Amino acid sequence: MKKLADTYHCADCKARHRSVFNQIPLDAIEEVDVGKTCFQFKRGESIFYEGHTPQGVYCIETGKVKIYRTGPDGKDQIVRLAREGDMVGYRSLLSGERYSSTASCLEETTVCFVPKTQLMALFARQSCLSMRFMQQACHELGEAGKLITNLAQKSVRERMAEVLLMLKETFGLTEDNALDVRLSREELSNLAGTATESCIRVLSDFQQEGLIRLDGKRIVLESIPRLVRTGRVEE
Amino acid sequence: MKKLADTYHCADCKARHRSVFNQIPLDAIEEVDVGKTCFQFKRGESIFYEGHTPQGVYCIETGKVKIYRTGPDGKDQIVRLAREGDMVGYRSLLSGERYSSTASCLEETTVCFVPKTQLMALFARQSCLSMRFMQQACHELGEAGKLITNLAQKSVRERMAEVLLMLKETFGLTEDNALDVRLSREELSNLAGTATESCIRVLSDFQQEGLIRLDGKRIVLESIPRLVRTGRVEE
DNA sequence: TTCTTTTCCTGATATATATCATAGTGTGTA
DNA sequence: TACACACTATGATATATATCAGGAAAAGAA
Repeated sequence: MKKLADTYHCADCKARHRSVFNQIPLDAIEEVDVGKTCFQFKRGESIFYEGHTPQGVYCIETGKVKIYRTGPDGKDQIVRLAREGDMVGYRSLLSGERYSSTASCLEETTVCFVPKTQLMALFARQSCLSMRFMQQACHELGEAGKLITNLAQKSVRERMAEVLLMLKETFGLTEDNALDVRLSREELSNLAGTATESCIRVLSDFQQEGLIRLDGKRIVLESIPRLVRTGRVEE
Repeated sequence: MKKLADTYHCADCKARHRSVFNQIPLDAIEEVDVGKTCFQFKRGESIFYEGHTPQGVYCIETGKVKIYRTGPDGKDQIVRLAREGDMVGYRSLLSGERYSSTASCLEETTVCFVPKTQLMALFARQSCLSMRFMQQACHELGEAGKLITNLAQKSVRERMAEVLLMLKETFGLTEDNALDVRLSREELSNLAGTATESCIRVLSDFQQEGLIRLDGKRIVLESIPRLVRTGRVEE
């Protein structure tokens, strides 16, 4: 992790944030002079760790992040993925708890750190901001409920199909329909909640059935409708 | 479901709510004149249904409620339990989505309905209220993450032990250490995410091992420390 | 480059858990 | 009270998935 030079201006970057900040007037942000500390992380480095005490929130400028909990056997469960424009670390900060999860970077990532005090100043100045955070948390809570039901009721095969579609929604596709994110098989299994070997087998099956095409870590989605049917994904 | 007479005064009942309302000044609530509609539900009746559009939030005056999602095979997954003093239905309302889950009463339950318009008026008047809702949602989001990890990584045996301890936390114990809630075996399995038969078998095992004692639907916790160890529950 | 380490893949096997079947038990109701 | 119906329980079986083991491929380091 390295601290970036002053060429980064966070008042600008806030304006680009689709998650929460982008709906409040820019001048309100300028007034409070939101912290100017940006950090750069390499692939594999962590932004924060399970058990530590939150000091602020991180806005992802560029890059991709996984947020995961480590279970009693040391196996990780990814509970959320975040990309450019998302915020991470706000959940624990706002509920007044310690981090219940770790955030690690899937690729080189720059984040902008907003200290707790400044965030609170923003809340005081702009009441609609806490409404936005509330909405965001409520939305994620709904997503969590969906994930809970899927993990409890669906087969590994179905969950893997669902994971692939979720990755498409989160990170999008390249021109040739490949998922625009590089995850190891182990990370994919940590998303679906399966053994790594099971994950690999299901992916091979999917390839043989023509649902996807595998090219190393690249995964090309050949038939999204069939993936939807295979995963019994609603809507 | 029956609408109750005007003998119910919701400004009073709000004051008793431990979840969110209890931290804002009472006169602020009085000013807005929060809706006076209270409803009574019998065991098994539903307060709201998956897919419907939220019109407000419900505060539980007395009683116990389960919030569940119905999966693709028609099997229910309970995502949350609520009791006297809790609010239900706020998640979908505040995220602006339709209900993603159904709320049904585990016993006779009275709720107090606060229409969306009045809740929004309260938000405008008391900015700390949206902060409180935000904190509540963030806290529940943390709980959801824990549940996700447990479902993905723990065995049925461990999950059942965890469920029993969670029920103790949520509803408490009677004088003789029985869980103060009556759930069918099917409902217990819908909490743990297992087949009903598996749930029954694990409960029998627990009884044989002296962890619990079964008496119809009554479940007496004989050894909480051993349940904690069996479920590998942290803290 | 070459070496080392990690990741990926496949097969064989074990095992946890779901499913099916059936009987007993309780519960509400007419 | 008796009847019907849902819930609980237990055994037998099936099956999905994890685990173990070994080798191939890829990625990273020297």
